Amino acid sequence: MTDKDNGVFNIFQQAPNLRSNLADMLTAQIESGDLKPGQRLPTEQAIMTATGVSRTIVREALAALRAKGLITTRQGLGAFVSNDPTPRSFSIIPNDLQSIDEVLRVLELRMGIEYEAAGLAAMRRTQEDIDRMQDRLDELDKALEEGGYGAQEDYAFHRSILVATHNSYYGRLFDTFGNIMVPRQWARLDKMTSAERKRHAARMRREHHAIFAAIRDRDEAAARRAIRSHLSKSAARFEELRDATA
Amino acid sequence: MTDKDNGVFNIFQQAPNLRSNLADMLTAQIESGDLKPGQRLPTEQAIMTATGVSRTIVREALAALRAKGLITTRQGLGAFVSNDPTPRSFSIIPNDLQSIDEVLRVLELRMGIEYEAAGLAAMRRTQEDIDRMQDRLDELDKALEEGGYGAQEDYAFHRSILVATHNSYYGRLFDTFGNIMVPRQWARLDKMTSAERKRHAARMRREHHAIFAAIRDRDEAAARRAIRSHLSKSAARFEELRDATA
DNA sequence: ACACCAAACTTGTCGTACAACTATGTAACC
DNA sequence: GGTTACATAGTTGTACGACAAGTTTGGTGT
Repeated sequence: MTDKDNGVFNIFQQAPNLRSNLADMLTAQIESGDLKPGQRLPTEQAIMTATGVSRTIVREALAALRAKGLITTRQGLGAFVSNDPTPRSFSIIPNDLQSIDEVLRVLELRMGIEYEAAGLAAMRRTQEDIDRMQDRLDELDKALEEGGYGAQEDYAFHRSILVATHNSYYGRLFDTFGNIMVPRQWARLDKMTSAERKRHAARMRREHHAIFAAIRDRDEAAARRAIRSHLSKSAARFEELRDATA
Repeated sequence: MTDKDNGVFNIFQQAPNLRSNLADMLTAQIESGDLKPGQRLPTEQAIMTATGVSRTIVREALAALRAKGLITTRQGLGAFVSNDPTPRSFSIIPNDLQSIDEVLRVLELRMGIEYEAAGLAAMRRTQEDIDRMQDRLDELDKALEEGGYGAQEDYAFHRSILVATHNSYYGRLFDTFGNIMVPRQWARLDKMTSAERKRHAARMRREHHAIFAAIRDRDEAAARRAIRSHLSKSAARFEELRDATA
């Protein structure tokens, strides 16, 4: 009973079922231009009789299209093909981050996002948000105490700030940085002495706790100051690293 | 009798329905890390009793998450959080923007990005950047003078600020807002009197010029202040619009 | 001609029932 | 004892019927 290796079999595609088939069919009709933007889709009843499936299936298929932004529905009116079915997307290509200069540019972007997010979080945080941030902070402290890099934990803590804005766009955007932004080079712990490590851990702890405390105390200005200070110092440490290796 | 039964054809608002609420709730739980990758979600029955909605709603909400790739479901087994629930790309689904509240959330995101970008632009702008911004500003003024919305020109001016940061991530991110953020609802010019239009145009002109002047003069703090003021006022105008139609 | 309202139609939500699939425990078998 | 086969409970997939809520249309009365 020690196995439980779930998590790897996720490669399997969704088993073919009626809902997926219908959703794919409608998607194809929209993308092929058969159903034009703004045009109204057949009613659920019409789709039922045309395809022979139940209304449950039709509604779940429409829910899928709606989630993908292909259609919009209005009660009493019907379903309509969205006007702009292909929005532009933003992503960070991992290869771009090979150079330290590129990482610094992403840090600049993070500064803009997290600075505002910290302010919003300070205003809107709930007790749940605080609890979550506290948990992440504890995990980060623990990782640092055990001599680890704490990269993953650092990312999780920062993300908990974005969640506390209660504006999902912040979280979604932050995810594009994702695991790319937490490589092992963040700090050359392996090159540090034990004393240096300790100082580094204490510094990180202090900076993170300042952010946490400001948001907890609903101090918007302090939260902004704290996150700006933290990210500025992170960037400065990174520049040192670049200059040292050059 | 209940309220709001006047025959006002509200532009298009996605009436908050049970399905969207539940889907947002589950999405938040996944994105916040409360439900970890590979972890199994509560059963549909459990969600039903926990939230008090019918299984139809639960299933449609799950269908939405599945369409977004956040979960996978297997008959007889359950629903599981996808291994990589963090999408590598960020995009704004037009469907989300049908409610004015959603537009305000995107404005909040823009605030974070443009606030920082204005500061960077003030520090780094070249003469070319200034010339380009001046051109865009002239085009915007001209469009407003002619009584147009100036939506495209407004977008182009803001984008020229992002370009002046000399950090391509800012421009690339801003492009995701693209045509979605400049719909016809930005201001109901058609409902304005001639005098109101003129005041509106003058106000826009003043706010934009303050941003431009600060960046031109390399005044970082002023640039930040100006863009924050401008976007705050835009949001306020939007909220007025929302409250007026309610 | 106008305001008002009833009816038809559409999506939103609810409830029940059964089918298909999976894991687990149990009993029979070697 | 160890293995196989099966019964069973739990979960998702699908179907059907019913009513609520929003929208349009057309008629009805004034």
